Amino acid sequence: MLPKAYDPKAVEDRIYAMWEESGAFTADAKSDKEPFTIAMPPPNATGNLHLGHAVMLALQDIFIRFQRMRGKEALWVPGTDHAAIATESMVIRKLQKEKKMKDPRAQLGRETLVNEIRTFVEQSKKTIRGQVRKMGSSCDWSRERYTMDATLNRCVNEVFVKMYRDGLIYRGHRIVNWDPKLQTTVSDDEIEHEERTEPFYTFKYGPFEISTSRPETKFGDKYVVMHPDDKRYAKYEHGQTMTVEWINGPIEATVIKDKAVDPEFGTGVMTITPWHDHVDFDLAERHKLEKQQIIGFDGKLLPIAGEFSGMPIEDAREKIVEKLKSKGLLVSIKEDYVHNVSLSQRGKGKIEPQIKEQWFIDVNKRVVKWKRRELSLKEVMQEVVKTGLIKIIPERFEKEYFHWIDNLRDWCISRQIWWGHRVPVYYCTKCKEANGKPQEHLYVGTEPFVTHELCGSPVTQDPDTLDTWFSSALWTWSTLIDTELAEDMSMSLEELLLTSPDFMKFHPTDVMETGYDIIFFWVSRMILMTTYVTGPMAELEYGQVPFDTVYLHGMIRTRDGRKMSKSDPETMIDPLDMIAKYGADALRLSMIVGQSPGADSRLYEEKIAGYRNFVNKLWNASRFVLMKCEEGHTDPSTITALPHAKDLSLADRALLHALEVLIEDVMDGLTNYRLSEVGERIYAFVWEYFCDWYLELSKGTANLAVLVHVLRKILVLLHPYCPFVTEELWASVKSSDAGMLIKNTWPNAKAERKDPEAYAQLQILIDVITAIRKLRSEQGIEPGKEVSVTIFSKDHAALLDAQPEHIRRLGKVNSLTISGKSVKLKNTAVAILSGAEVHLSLEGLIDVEAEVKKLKIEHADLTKYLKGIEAKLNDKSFTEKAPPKVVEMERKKIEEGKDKLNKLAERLSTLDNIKK
RNA sequence: GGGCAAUUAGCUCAGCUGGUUAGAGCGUUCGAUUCACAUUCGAAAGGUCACUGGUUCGAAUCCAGUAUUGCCCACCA
Repeated sequence: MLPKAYDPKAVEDRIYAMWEESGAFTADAKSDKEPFTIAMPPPNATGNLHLGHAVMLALQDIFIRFQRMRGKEALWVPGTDHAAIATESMVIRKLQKEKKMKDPRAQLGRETLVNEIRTFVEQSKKTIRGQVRKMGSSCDWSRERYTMDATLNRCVNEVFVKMYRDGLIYRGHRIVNWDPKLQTTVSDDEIEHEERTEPFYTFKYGPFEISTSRPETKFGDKYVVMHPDDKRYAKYEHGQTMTVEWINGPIEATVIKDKAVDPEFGTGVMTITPWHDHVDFDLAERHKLEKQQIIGFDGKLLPIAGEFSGMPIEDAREKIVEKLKSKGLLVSIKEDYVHNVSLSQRGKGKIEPQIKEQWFIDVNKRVVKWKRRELSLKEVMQEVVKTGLIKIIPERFEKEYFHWIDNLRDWCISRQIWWGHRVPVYYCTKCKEANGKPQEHLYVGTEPFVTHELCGSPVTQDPDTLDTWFSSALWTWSTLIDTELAEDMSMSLEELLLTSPDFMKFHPTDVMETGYDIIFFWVSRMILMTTYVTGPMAELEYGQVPFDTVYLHGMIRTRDGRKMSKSDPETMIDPLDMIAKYGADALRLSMIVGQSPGADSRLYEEKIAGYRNFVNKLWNASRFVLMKCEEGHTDPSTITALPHAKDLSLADRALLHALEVLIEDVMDGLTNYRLSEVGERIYAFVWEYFCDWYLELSKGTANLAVLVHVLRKILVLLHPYCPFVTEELWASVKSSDAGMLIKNTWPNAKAERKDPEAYAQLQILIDVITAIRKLRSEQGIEPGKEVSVTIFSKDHAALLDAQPEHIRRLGKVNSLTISGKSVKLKNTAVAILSGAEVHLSLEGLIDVEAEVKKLKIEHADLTKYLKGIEAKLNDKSFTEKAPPKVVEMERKKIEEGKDKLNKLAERLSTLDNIKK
C-alpha cells in the first residue's frame, strides 16, 4: 500500500535514474518516426541553477514529453555555455577574494588563468547537470554539449573563415563600447542605460558658447559645429578657422556645418570629441576630421590633458571646470540636467566609447546566399520572420524583432578577454618587421597555424576572443554535428553537416524556448548564423532556419513584482530548496500555471505549496482507487477493457464523457502552446470532478474498470507537467502489458465514449445534492444529523428516483421523497433549481422569517434579471440583428427563469399562510 | 524622445475569434476530525472588470483618448 502522503524525496531521484538507465531520453537518428527537436538554451557554466532555468526546463520538458508520447522521435539536447565575460570576471573576482590576488590576469598570465577558469567550469558543469536532473528534465545526456567543445570550436573557426572570405567579417578602427572596468569591448546589446542627474556646463569657446556634461573629454576639441541653416551663426563659414582660448591655452578651431546639430538644443553650437562619442565619430567621418584620443583604456587622461594627465576622469572633471572658471570661460552650470549614461550590463561599470581596432560582422553587405538570392544578413533575418518561416510566440515580439533589426549596426565580435574562442587569425612577426607596416593577417584558418607559409617564420595568433554569442549562435546545428566526423579536418563544414546523422534527422529544431530578454542576443543571432551557413547548400533547399517556432517566456518575479536578485537574497527563491521542500512536480506546476508567454509572472512559496497539495490529492485519489481494487479482489494491472456503456452507471458514463472532452481540450491546448490553460484544466478535472464528485459517488458502488481507466488517463495527461508522481503512480495502476509512463502513447479522444446526456443528467443530480448541502448549512444543521428531503421535479423525477442512494449518502438524508407533482409543504426550507424544487424539512428547526427573507431576496434578484432579458427581447433591433441562436438562448432563460419565479412566489405565499 | 505591454475579488491571476447573472487558487468568515487525503471536506462573503468617449442589437472583450504602472529601444552635445 502506498504511504498516506506523497513524499517526493523518496521518489524523484529513483524515478529519474530509472528513466535515464532505460534509455527513454535517448533519441534515435535512424528512427522512422517524425522528429521533434529542442535545443536547450545552455545555462552558463558559472554556478547554480536559478528560477529562470527552472522555468525554461519545465516548459521544454512539457513540450518534449508531450511530443515523445505522441509518437515523435523526440530529442532534447542539453548543454552548457562558457559565457565568456561572465565566467572570466567571476573567476577573477574569486581569485582576488580567495587568493588575495590584486591582478590575476597580470599575475597568472594567459595560460594559467585560462586553466583556472577551465577547472572552475568543469566543477560548475557537474553542478548544473545534477540540478537539471532534479527538475525532471528528460533531455538526452548522451548528446550533451558545451559551447567550448572541440567540435564547436571547429564550427566557430569554419564560420569565421567563411565569413571572412565572403567579406562579411572585417577588421577596422571603429568606435566601440569600451568597459574600462572589465578591460574589454562589449557589443551594443550588452549596454544598459541609466538615468542620471549631472551638472551641465556651458563654456565660452571663442565667439561661441558650447555646453557639455563631460568637460573632461574636451581637451582636444578643435571643431565647432552648427546647423548650416542656423541664422544666428550665418556669418561663420564652413571650414573657417579661428584661434580660441581653451583649457590648456589657445587652440586652432575650425567651423563645421552639419545638419546633425539641433539648433533648438542648448546654444545650437557644439564642439566634438570623435574618439569618445558615437555621434561625434560619425560626424568626423563625414567631414574627414582628425580624431584624437583623450582618455586612455585605463580610464585615465592622456598627456594631451597637460597638467591633468594621468588623472582618473571622475577626479579631473571638477578641477577642469575650476580651471575654465578661473580663465573666465565658464558661463553657467545647470545642476538638474537629466540624461542617460551607458553602463556595462555585466560589471555595471561606466562605458567609455573608444576608437579601437576590432573585428566586426557586416550586416548590410549583400553577399549572403538565401534561397538562391543574394541578400544582406539583415535582410535574411527580416525575411524569415516576415514570411512566417519562423513564428514568434507571443506575436508582438515580432515587432520588437523587426525594430531591433532596423537599428542594427555592424556587430563587434572581438573581446579583449582570454576566456572564449580565440579569433582564428594569425600574424607573421617577421613580415611585419620586413615592411614595417601595420600587421597584416596573413592566415585566417580553421586549424592552428604555426609558421608563415611564405617566409617560414613563426606566427602569433590574434590575442582577442570572440563574443560569446558568436558560438551560441551556432548552437542548434553545431550540437548535431557528429563529433568523430568533426575530427577529420579534410571534410568541409558543408560535408560535415550533410554526413552527420543527427543533423540530417533533427535539424531544423522545432521550438526554441527561451526568455524574452535574450531574443536579440541569441535568437536573432542563431537566425543570422544558421541561415548564413545553410543558405548556399542545395541539399538543404538553399537555406534552413534554426527553428520553426520561438516561444518566449517571461521573467519570474517576487510576489510584489520585484526582480529577484542575488544582491537581495531575501527575494530569491531557490528552485532546489523548493524541490526539496515540495517536490519538482509542484514547483513545475507553480511556474507554468498562471504564466503566459512573453509576460512576467510572480512566484511565492504559498503558490508552490498549493500545487504540492494538488500532487498529494492525486496521490490519495490513486490510493483510493487501489484500495477499491483491493476490496474488490482485483489486481488493477489485469484491467484492460471498459465495459459497454449500457452496463455502466450514470456517473460512470458522465465521467467518461468528461474525460473525452478533457483529452480533446488538452490536445488542442498543448499543440497551441497554451500550457497554463491546460494545466488549470487538468487540475480542475482531477480535483473537482474526479475527486470531489466521482470518487464520492463511487464510494457507493465503484466500477473498478472505470476508476482505473480514468485514473490511468489522468496520469498520462498530467505526465508532461508532473512526471515524477505520475510515473510513480503508474507503476501501481498500469495494465500488465504497459511499460513506463514516459514511453506510453498519448490518448486520442474517442467520440463513441461521449455521452453529453449522461453528463447533463449527472449535473442535475449534483445540483440537487449541492442544494441540500446548502440548505443544511443555511439552517445550521449539524453535519452528522440526518434530514428529510422532498424533491418535486416535473422533468427529472425519474432520473432522481433512480439515484436515491447518492442523494441519501451525500446529502445525509434519511427520508427521501421524490415526486413529479408538487404539493404545498409546511416547515420546510426550499431551494428552487431550474429543474427541481428541493425541500428540506426538519421539525422545529426552520426559521420561517429567515426563509422568507432569503426567498424574497432571491425573488427580487430574479425579477430584475428577467426584466433585463425581457427588455432585450422586446427590442426589435436585438431580435432582428442578433443571431437566432442567441435570441433562442435568451428566450430559454426567460422560460426557465419565469418558472423559477413562479415557484418562488408560490412558496412565499405558502409561508405567508403559515405565519398567519 | 520612440515603441510595447499591463490595469478584472484583500493577494496572485484566468476570461482565446464581442452574447456567461464575470471565474480560479490563496487569504477571510461559518461549520466539520465521515474509514483516499486536515497537504482534507462542506457552505459562504467578496468585483460599478482603471477612467472617459465611441463602434455595436449587445463591450471586461473591439476602437480612440486619459491616468497609473512596468518593460524595451534611442548618439541630442
